[in-house]
Amino acid sequence: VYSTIKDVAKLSKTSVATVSRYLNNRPIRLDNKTRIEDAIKQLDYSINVAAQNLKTNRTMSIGIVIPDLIHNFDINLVKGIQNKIRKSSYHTFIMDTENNIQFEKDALEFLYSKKVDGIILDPISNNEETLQQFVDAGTPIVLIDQKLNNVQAPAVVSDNVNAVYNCVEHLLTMGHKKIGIILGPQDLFTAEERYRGYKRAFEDYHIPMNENFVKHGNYTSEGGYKCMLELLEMHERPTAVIVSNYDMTKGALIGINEKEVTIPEDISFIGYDFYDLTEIYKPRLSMVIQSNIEMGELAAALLIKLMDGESVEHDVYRLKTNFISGDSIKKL
Amino acid sequence: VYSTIKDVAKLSKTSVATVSRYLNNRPIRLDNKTRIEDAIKQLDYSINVAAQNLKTNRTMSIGIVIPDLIHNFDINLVKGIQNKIRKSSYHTFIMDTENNIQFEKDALEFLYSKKVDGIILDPISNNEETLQQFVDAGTPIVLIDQKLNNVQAPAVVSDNVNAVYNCVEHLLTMGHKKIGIILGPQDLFTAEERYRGYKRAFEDYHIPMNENFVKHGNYTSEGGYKCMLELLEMHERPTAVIVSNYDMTKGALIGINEKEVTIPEDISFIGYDFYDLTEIYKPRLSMVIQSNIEMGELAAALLIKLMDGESVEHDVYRLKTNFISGDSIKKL
DNA sequence: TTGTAGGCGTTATCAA
DNA sequence: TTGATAACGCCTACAA
Repeated sequence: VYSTIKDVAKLSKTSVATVSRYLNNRPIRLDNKTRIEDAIKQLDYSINVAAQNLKTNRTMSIGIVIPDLIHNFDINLVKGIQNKIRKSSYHTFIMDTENNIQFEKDALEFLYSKKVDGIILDPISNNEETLQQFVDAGTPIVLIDQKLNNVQAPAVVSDNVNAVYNCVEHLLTMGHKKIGIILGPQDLFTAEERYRGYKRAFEDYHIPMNENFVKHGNYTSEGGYKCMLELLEMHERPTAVIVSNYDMTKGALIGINEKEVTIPEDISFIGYDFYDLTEIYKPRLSMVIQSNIEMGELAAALLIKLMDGESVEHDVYRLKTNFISGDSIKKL
Repeated sequence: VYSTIKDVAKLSKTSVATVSRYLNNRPIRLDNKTRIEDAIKQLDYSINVAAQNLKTNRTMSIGIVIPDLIHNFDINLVKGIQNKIRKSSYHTFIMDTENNIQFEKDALEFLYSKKVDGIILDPISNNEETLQQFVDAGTPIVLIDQKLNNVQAPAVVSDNVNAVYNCVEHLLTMGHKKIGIILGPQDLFTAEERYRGYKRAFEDYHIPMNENFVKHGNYTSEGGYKCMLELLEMHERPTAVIVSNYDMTKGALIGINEKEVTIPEDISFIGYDFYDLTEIYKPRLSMVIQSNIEMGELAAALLIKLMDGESVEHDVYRLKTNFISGDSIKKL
């Protein structure tokens, strides 16, 4: 049902080699070119990608491995990547691991079996052995959002440290001293960095920091809810709270509503990544918005460079976050 | 760098045919089998998919074409599809068209060039000619969310009519008679169906319906905002409003907040698809939640059937929606 | 049940 | 610049 180069060659009275050359934009005599173009149109010819892949041993594909597409953050990473990839001749396999470590492993194995030309990975676990396969095969990897120490790959991350530093600084200048923070799992790169920013701000302002105000959720709504309740039930509760991802922002708000605490009268609030709430929540919430689209675009650009055999300048790229100022912070 | 069937055959002292048979789960003598398995492990062999595709003329892939992954609705369709596909031997190409008609066309052309074995499509426009290519090539298509009249493909849709019917019915029994509704573009399948449900409820209850309360947005936040303002600025404004998708729900709320109208005192509110707001908004919003994961699962199941050469029973499958009851409806 | 051999559609080499 | 031809790795008659 499909026509082949051979058919085109026959109809255009040239050879397969010439047609192939035409298809790959190599010089061709003009009269051949026009006849080939006619033949292609007439036969509705399109290249057989499988045969091409087989021959060239390139699939012109990259794998994107992402924790959970339900999050705006993750989707925007993907959108950023697509923005760049769309203009290239690569295409993508989007693998949603649903925060499941086994699915992540499966996804990487799948991509390996597909012989993708490159990988962009937002890891939830440490698939050292699996990733090593790619390294061995010369398939470049770019990490995004999280860093992994034991794999040789550049990383594109948020400037987590300064994002939180700026939040704390802002709250301090608004008169807050008792500032709660709900972080991700203790051993996670992003959570560690955000904690560093938190701590550093207190140090720089010579204000004592209270470790009891630092909570570690697991980046889920339930985690945010639980941590928020813990903070609210403290004998001396914080006057402000920073919540460090989308789901926990949601969970924290559920907790706040349940306890009938009001923002910002009873507690000042800074969320993360939940853009819609800066527009529709009452009061409009202050929010850290990560530059996730730009992160995706950069990661894709780096990967393309690597796949083209070039090298990249840095080991880690940090992108600034945006702070959307709402009405959720009270001046003390 | 990669090893081939030939290598495995050599090492296991069998033949390529036997190894191939083993790989495709056909009967093999036990001692051969174990030696082959050893060899595969030792050589870290994995099949070359390109060669397989070339030979079998099947790619074992399906294309998913979706308007905008930023929407929970769309992502959940994809997740539903993936749930089913993960258990099959197919894999997916996820194409986010970003509500761009040209991107949709590009996506379909891309999938055609990839020779996918099937398509699941949530169309934003009518690519009759492009879709006909798939039909001609014998590639099955399943439509999701929207129906297209001129293409021969089963569709999995929401029970839009009864979803809105039930909303109106609920509002009527709560004493509302002046019920506004913000629908999608007039010519869109979902909008038409929802309008039918709206109208039918008034008819069944013998209550006069006011066409002026029916607004058509374009399924964007701005559209919802604009329509909401129009309703609020009417001389005799509705006492309740139904907003019929995620983005317009968001836009409508922005309008409501801007006009300093309160829910439900000044206006009762039913949204669509924005699940989070049933948990964190004050007051908790009543919301229609479409069974999008199930829709995805069903669409994938149907497509697999079609790809296996079987036929499906119906032309259109309607899935029930869920109604989450919040505190946003006032009893009159 | 096994092995040999031909061919899928493309690219790349080489001689013309 | 062109055309003939040999791979690429897999599958599948066919013969054994």
